Amino acid sequence: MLDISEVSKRSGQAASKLRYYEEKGLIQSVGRHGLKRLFTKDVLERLALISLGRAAGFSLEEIREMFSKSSGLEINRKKLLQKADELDRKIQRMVSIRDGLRHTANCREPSHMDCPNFRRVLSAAGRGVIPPLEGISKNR
Amino acid sequence: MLDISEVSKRSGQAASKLRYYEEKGLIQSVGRHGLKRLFTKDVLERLALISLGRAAGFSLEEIREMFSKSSGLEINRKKLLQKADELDRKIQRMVSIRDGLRHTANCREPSHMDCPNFRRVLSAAGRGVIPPLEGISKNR
DNA sequence: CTGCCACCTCAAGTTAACTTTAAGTCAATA
DNA sequence: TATTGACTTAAAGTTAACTTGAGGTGGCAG
Repeated sequence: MLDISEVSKRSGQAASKLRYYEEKGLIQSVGRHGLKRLFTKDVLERLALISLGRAAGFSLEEIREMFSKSSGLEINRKKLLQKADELDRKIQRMVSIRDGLRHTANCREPSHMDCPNFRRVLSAAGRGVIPPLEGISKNR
Repeated sequence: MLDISEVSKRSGQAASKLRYYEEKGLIQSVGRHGLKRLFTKDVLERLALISLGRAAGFSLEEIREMFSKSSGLEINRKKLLQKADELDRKIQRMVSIRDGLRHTANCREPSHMDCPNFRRVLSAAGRGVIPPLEGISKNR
C-alpha cells in the first residue's frame, strides 16, 4: 500500500493531480488510513498509461474510455487499438505538416498559395485549413 | 481589399477569431472603411499557415515567432525549419506511443510495468511518463 | 434624412486540466 | 495528553484560445 506522497514520488505526478484524476475516475484509491488515501502499486502502471495517452494528445476523457468498466487493471484492448489507429492518422497529418513547413521555408514562389505543392500540403493537414481557391465556402 | 466577413468566408475562420488573431498580432488589417477592418488577400496565406501550425500542435505564441518582425509577408524561414525539426521529434514520440498502445493491447504480461518492451516505450514517450523502477525520484 | 445592419469594442463567459488556498482532521510522536 | 504535520475537502484561481453578449457606430439603400 502506498500513500499519496509515495505515489506522487514514484509516478512523478503532483499529489493534486492524483486527487484530480481520482475525482475524474481515471484512477482509484483502495481505502483510507484515517483520512489518507491508500493506493496499491498497480496505480503506477495506470498512471504511466495515462501519461502515455496525454503525451499522445488524448484528452482525459478519451483516456478514461481506454480503460474498461474494468475488472481492476484490465484495459480495454479494443479501444486501445482504436486509439493507436487514430494516432496513426494524427502522425500522417503531422508528417504532411512537417513537410509543409519545410517546403514553405524553402519555396520561393511569390505567394505560397499559388504553389501546388503548398496547397497539397494544406489539404493534407486537415479540416478548415484549406481556404478555397476562390469563393463559396462553409462558414460557421 | 477584403472586409472581415469576406476573409472569414474564404478562410473558413470565424470573424471573432480573426479579430482575436489581430489583437494577438498574428495577422494585420491594412486599414478601415469607417469602423470596418480591411484586409489584403495575403492575409489568407497567413491564416493558412497559422492553421497549419495549430494543426501541428503549436501555440499561437509559437506561431507568432515563426513570422519575422516581418517586412510584410516574409516568413522567418529559420524558425520555420526549427519548428519542422521540433515537429519531427514530436512525430518520433508519437510513433513510440502508438507502438506502446499496440503493445499494451496485445501483451499478456501480468503487469505491463514488468515488460521491458513496455518500459522502453514509456521512456521514448518522454518526460514524466516513466516511473522509476523503485524509489528515489525527482518530485516537484 | 432616416433607419438598417454589418461591423465595431470591451467585458465577461467557456472548457480542459490542473494548481492554489483556506480551513479542517487525525495518526503518530514527544 | 498535547502538538505536529502530512494529509483531507471544497472552492476559487489559472492559462490558452476562443466565443458570446451588450451596447455603440456609421456607410448606404430607400
